[in-house]
Amino acid sequence: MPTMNLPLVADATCCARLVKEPLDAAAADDLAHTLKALADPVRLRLLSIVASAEGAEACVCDLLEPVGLSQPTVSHHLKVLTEAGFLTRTKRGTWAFYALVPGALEEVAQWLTAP
Amino acid sequence: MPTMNLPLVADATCCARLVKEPLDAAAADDLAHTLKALADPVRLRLLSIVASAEGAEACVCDLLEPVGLSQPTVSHHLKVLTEAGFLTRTKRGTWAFYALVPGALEEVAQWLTAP
DNA sequence: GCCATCCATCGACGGTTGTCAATATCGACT
DNA sequence: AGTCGATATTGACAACCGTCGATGGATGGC
Repeated sequence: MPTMNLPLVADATCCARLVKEPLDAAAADDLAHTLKALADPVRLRLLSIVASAEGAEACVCDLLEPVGLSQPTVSHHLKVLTEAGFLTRTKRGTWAFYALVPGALEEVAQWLTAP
Repeated sequence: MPTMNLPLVADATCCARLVKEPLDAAAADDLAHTLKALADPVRLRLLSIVASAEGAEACVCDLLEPVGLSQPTVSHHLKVLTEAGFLTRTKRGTWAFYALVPGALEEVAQWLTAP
């Protein structure tokens, strides 16, 4: 499964941003795909809960009660966030621990605003 | 029509961000709604084209050819961006000019990353 | 080996979304 | 008044998305 595949922020012309020049179709597709992963209230809360948890990681069982949804649904959202490059998954015993990918949110933010 | 209604970034505890503390459901809904307006390749390109146009504004007729979609579709996307607080609409003659709302993208970016 | 627990996947269902053609509205010009 | 050109709105349709129940796999303990 591919992780986030945004055109790198720091290529030839440093800090290519949304407002500096017109996005070509391919870049727009990539960025939209990444933003779509964020544009859901449940996923935002999951990201937020994981980020502010002990050790900046959490297992699925810890996330079920806070969001109040079924286990398959939570698993689905975690998969979307992972495939978009915002979370990593590591299995320890029967538990799956999800953690924030450092810099992933910052990279998206740099597309929206000046450095 | 309500414009963007994000909980203010600079309220009591300055810079409440996604990774600092768990989002409550209401804040997650607001932020998701705003991000959803951005999470579309056509809308990203429209935003980008408007931002980098002469005078940072553009009329609908200037946007049809670059994105290659029908006029109703482009009007629809512009409406979504306007209602989300990213664009303003001013009518001059028979033309409707859209322009970036200063600071709107920055406000979203601040939710994703440290100041 | 057997069961219990944690998690992922599958299939299905309703709701949302992006798109277009057709139509309506509004302003300018004759 | 009448027409033309630029936008907005409506209605419809296919595609996508969020959710759940049911099922399947893997791990650890008995």
